[in-house]
Amino acid sequence: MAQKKIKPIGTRKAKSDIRNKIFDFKREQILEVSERLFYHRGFQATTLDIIAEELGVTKPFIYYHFKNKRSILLHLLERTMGKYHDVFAGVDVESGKPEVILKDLVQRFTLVVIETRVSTAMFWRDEKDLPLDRKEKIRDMKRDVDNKLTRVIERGIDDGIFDVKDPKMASLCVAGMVTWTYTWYQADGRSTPDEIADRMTEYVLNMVGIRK
Amino acid sequence: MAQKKIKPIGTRKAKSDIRNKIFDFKREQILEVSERLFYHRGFQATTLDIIAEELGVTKPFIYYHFKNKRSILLHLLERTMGKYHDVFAGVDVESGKPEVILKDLVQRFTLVVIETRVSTAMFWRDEKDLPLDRKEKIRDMKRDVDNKLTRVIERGIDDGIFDVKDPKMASLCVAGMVTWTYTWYQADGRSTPDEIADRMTEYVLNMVGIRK
DNA sequence: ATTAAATTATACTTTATAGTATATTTTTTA
DNA sequence: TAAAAAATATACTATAAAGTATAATTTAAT
Repeated sequence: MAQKKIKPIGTRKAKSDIRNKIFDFKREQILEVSERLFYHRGFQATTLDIIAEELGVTKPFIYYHFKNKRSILLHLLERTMGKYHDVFAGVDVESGKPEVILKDLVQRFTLVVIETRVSTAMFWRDEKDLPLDRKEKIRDMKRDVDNKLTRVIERGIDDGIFDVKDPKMASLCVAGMVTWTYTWYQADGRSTPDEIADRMTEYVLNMVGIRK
Repeated sequence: MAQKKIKPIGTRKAKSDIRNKIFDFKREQILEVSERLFYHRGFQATTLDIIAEELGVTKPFIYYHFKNKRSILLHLLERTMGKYHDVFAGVDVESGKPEVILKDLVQRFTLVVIETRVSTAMFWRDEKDLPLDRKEKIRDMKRDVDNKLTRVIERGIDDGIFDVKDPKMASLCVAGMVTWTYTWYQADGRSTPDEIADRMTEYVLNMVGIRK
């Protein structure tokens, strides 16, 4: 028998609104718990039994909602990728004042790092557990961010507003200091995300030697 | 029988110089191969069979030289910790010109990150696979670096040489941009470690608003 | 050269965990 | 309310990988 049971994973028929909402809610719960556990213990070290126990269900419950362990990670990272994409896609680095664009980029960037700090940490730690094509998508995204930063810094230099050498490396440094936030941000810390983002923009503008 | 066989792991009797050197060399080889594999595949995903195969030996060979898998990771990180320690221990942040000290700190910091980029990556990825006391040692080291940076930035502000808000956060940002180097540095890239370190110090001094 | 010690391999055990076949319960539909 | 479908659990299999008992081999000591 070559036929396999088809599980209602992913897209499902629109039957009853409420039932679909319940289904989605369950998936959501699985994702939330998994994210927390993956973050604290790492992907490999987090067993499905632990996730199940944490949810108060059994393993097949999870397999009913997700194809396998890896697909849970995939969903989490895919979603975070989406947030990064939304944040950066809207910024046009080719027009407008460079100092304004750079400030905007860093501000948005910082806020999304803080918002997604748990899965952002996973980008840098559990990336290797992803299939090749996803790894490449992540790389592309990173490159896109770096390129946008580089471009706007270059424009600022051309306009004589910024004074900094090697815009490419400067971008990597900006990306570094912003991304690094995921390692030290504390929700109960003394600064709010907005305050941090503001400071971050000051530092970056200083760094690129903005003409005051 | 409560007696257990005692394996010659770690410290050994000084019998013959050449033999000890061979022994150390083998441990060294195991560490090198393991480091490369841990880096590329992650600690958990690297099996001892893979390490053994890569070395062209069998598993008991490795167990003869190391207590277990974790102790290999431990040795690698311990050694890297030592390098970080050596680099920072020599710097006195309480005396001398702040701009000189900061420059020196960033320079050393950048070079050691590049030199130890493989195991530095492991600090941030496989830390959770360490026993608690080691994790704490690593945290302490990080804190020490941040504190040194903070202190020197504060001194610079007091002296009216630097102009930057929130020295604590500035330090975290400096640590971030420097550490981040491990993600993008390429041995065959267009810049040498020294060039990168020099650029990095320029960026940092700009960032803290040095009076030129 | 013979014995003892050190080193390495063969072949095994144990354990943990991803994943599944099947039964049971719950919910929906007619 | 009976039948069908969906959702969840019980109890299992398969497998990978850490770690080890023991044998074989190599090296050193007398």
